[in-house]
Amino acid sequence: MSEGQDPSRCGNCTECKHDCCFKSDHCINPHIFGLLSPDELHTLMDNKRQIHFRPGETIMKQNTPLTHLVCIKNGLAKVVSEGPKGKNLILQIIKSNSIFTGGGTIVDDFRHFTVAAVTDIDCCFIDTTRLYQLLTQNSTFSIELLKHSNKQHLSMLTTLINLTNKYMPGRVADTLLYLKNVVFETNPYNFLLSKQELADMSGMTKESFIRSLKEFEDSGLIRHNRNSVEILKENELIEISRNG
Amino acid sequence: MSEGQDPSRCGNCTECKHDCCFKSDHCINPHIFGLLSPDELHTLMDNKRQIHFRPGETIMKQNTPLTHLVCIKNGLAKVVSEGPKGKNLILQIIKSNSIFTGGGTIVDDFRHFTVAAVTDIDCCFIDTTRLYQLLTQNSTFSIELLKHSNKQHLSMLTTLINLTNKYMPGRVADTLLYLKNVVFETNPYNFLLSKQELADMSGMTKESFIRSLKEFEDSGLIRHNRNSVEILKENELIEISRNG
DNA sequence: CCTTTCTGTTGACATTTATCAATTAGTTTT
DNA sequence: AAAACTAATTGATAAATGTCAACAGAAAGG
Repeated sequence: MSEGQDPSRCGNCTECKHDCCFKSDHCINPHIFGLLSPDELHTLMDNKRQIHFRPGETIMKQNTPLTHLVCIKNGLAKVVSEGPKGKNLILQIIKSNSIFTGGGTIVDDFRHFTVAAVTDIDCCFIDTTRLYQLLTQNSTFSIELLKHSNKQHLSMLTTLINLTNKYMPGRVADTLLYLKNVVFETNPYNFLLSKQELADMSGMTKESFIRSLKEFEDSGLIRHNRNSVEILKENELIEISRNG
Repeated sequence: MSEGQDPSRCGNCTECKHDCCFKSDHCINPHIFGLLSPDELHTLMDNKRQIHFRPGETIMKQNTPLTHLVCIKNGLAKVVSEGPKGKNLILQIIKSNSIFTGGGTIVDDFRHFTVAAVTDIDCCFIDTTRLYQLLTQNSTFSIELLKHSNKQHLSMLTTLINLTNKYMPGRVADTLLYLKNVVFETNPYNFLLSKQELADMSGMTKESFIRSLKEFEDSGLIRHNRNSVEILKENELIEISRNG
């Protein structure tokens, strides 16, 4: 560690390099990177930069070469599949301490998704060639990355399968429950997302999303205003989600 | 190798055990399992059984515990996501020499998909606890499995994204092109699948699929009868797929 | 060879969802 | 505070897709 540096100010990884990565406010996921030896971690984090993004900014762009993967230190980001004619699908919201690879890690080295900041966000970029090198050295680490990768893919697959199988009310219910239980974990919650983004999470137009939301409100299942939702009857929402 | 055994008859893995797995007609994928040492391969294949399935039979069932993964020696299988009310989605057709894990490998040890035989098929089942053990020993092997797993997931994600983004004609075009270029690799091809299954690949009802197919025929893009399709104007089909 | 059964096909119709246009409400700028 | 923008909402309508019912044709079994 740099001489005499105050650990509590250890926010900027470009200054304190790998040492900071064991601190409690580090930008990396301890489940995965904690498996590396200090030397290995050094290799990976040596030239890492911490970068700040403002809401809406693109962190990684679909169809560009995958040279780095991104670790989210704090804040929320959305994983988007950009379709033709602005038809976007939001597949996942990722939170602090997540890693995201953009899809094609070790497969074709292209990013299959766009990641964009939802809130203010700090992330670090990690060089994939250094990562690949470590994968060959440390099998526990590569198993953990396999696990993480599978988990993330399965979550996106589940989302998409629900979008394909269900009618609008079921999809809106899924989105509302996902935001409450997975993303924000409080009940009246501020969805920091626009109605367009909520619609993109639900695979429909914003007009349709708004209409569905209104019906839920009229039936007393939820209460909402411009930027927050309260789920009043979760069980009934779950039922709607089930029925598709 | 067992003494003096004729390698050309080496079809049944329960007899010749791991030795057969390097032969040309083995049931495993050489890209992945070729990375194992003979000893490691022995560990994995020691108690492996080769099992025959008839068309339509379920090879692994969604929501059951994932104790084994399956290797397909020859024949075709379909990967199905079973939804409520018989709303099934076929996410992928898998061919000879493929491995399929059922989705949850190393994540939650449950199968997230059903795999069923399309043709007569021979497969081997490999114990996952033995696999996990090898993953910790051989990092080249685990990287290759990570790659395979990512590739398979990406392929299914792409399928689902297309189903969500496109209208029926685009989805039918995708299915027809997928069968020609990826699965059968010939031009007039026998789709061994029922119209219901083709519809399940395209995320629609069989009636809608048939209507779409008929329109393509009327426009001269394809020719088809009860059990085969010939693609006449591939470029126009690609165009339809692009336009969604 | 006839019956039965399953798959494929067609048509009429209902439902779901998108599109477009108009309006309102909020936010930012000046 | 007014103007100018952006996001949210509403309504009318059209397009896409599913549902249901009827029927045809092939395959399977007696």
